[in-house]
Amino acid sequence: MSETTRPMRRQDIRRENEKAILLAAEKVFAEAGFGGATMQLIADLAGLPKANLHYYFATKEELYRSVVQNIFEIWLQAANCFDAARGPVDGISSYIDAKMEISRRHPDGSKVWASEVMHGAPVLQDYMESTLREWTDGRVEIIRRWIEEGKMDPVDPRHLLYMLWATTQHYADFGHQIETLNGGKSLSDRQWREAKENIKRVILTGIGAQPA
Amino acid sequence: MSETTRPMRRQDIRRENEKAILLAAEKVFAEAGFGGATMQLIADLAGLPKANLHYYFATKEELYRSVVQNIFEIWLQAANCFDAARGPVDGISSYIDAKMEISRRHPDGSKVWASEVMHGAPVLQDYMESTLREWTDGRVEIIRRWIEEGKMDPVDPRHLLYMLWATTQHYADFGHQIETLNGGKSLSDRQWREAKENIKRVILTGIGAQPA
DNA sequence: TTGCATCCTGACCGTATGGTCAGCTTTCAG
DNA sequence: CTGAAAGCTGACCATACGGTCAGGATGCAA
Repeated sequence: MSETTRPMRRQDIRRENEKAILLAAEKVFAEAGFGGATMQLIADLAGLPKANLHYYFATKEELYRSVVQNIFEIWLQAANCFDAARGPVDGISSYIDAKMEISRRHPDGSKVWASEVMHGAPVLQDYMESTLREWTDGRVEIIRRWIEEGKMDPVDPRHLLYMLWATTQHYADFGHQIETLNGGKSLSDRQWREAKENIKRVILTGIGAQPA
Repeated sequence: MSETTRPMRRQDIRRENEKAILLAAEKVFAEAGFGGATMQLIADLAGLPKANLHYYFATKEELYRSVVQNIFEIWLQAANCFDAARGPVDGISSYIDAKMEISRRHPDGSKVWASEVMHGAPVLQDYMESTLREWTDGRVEIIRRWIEEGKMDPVDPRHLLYMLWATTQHYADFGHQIETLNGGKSLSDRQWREAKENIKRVILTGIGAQPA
């Protein structure tokens, strides 16, 4: 009848179903937490029978793990902005932009990540002790060098990083609160831009790294 | 046999049991989320039989509601620092101190609060639309006045508030991450002090409100 | 066309959980 | 001292959930 809807090669089927499941799972885990999420809800949202979920992901834990690892990948990618930069203004500006973009485009993933960490990182502990720690140590070293070169004030690099994570992540994790205080409406393009500009201005000024 | 352990008036019993249950519940809700928490776990931690929990709190939802309202009270109290202040240096400094103290002393409560907001504030929506909104509007007005009086740079008051909430709350909600990056050890007194000082310095400098 | 691997799913199962209740013990006002 | 109210709890129940499985449908290589 139609090639437009039904060609579906094996590979495509698998890829598309996994994608649909992961997307639905991300949303449900974000909204209900791991304990509150049910395979049935995820299945319904993905438009598949529950048993089909277990065909692709053996257990709820495995599905959850996949979701968490996905967002962790995205999170780490944003980190690269830091390396290319010549100084704190470049580096921190682009990092804030990248993290704010994540908060805006992947609020559910951000919430799952936050939830995972809040509950003691049962799944990601290994990553935190290896990948995340290495990444952090590297960035601390970069910031330290910027300070030595007089490109910014002597601020504790770790607390500065926490501040960057906190402020940017906040717009995803506490998005509901922000929306409520915004009259029940989600932030407009303009408001997102203002948010980014404000954060950048306060932090860059705060560490004495204003553009020359 | 002993008066030392058994006088226990009715009133005392009720007060102490409710307190023990609320404390246990706060911890379990923080660690497992609402969905992952079980009445049995809370009962065990409180050292009471499960049925006794239902004597004091009819349902899991009711118990959860009490926990959330408790932390919301504490949260609002910290807000008063703002009013007494004569300028941004005073006001924001003491607010950061107060919120950091909450993050340190009530990390479980902070996590429950964060979780509640992340999941769309099913319990606290009303409070957020009334109490929280009024409080926020009031503080926005104060900040605006400070700007008019030239006591700080013209920063968007709302985004400044979000920044304060985010940075301070982060030390509770993401405490596990911070500990992991701190070599698996919780922050020392000195490190907490440094955290506070860093946040204050960066933000106050960032908004152009350094002490004269 | 055939055979096989992949994909799919309704029906089912064991368990854990929130909640109930009948009946016990303890406190305390009168 | 007494009776009633408050406090307590082991045993129980209905439900919902994660997970299983036998067997059917579908794509595809040969």
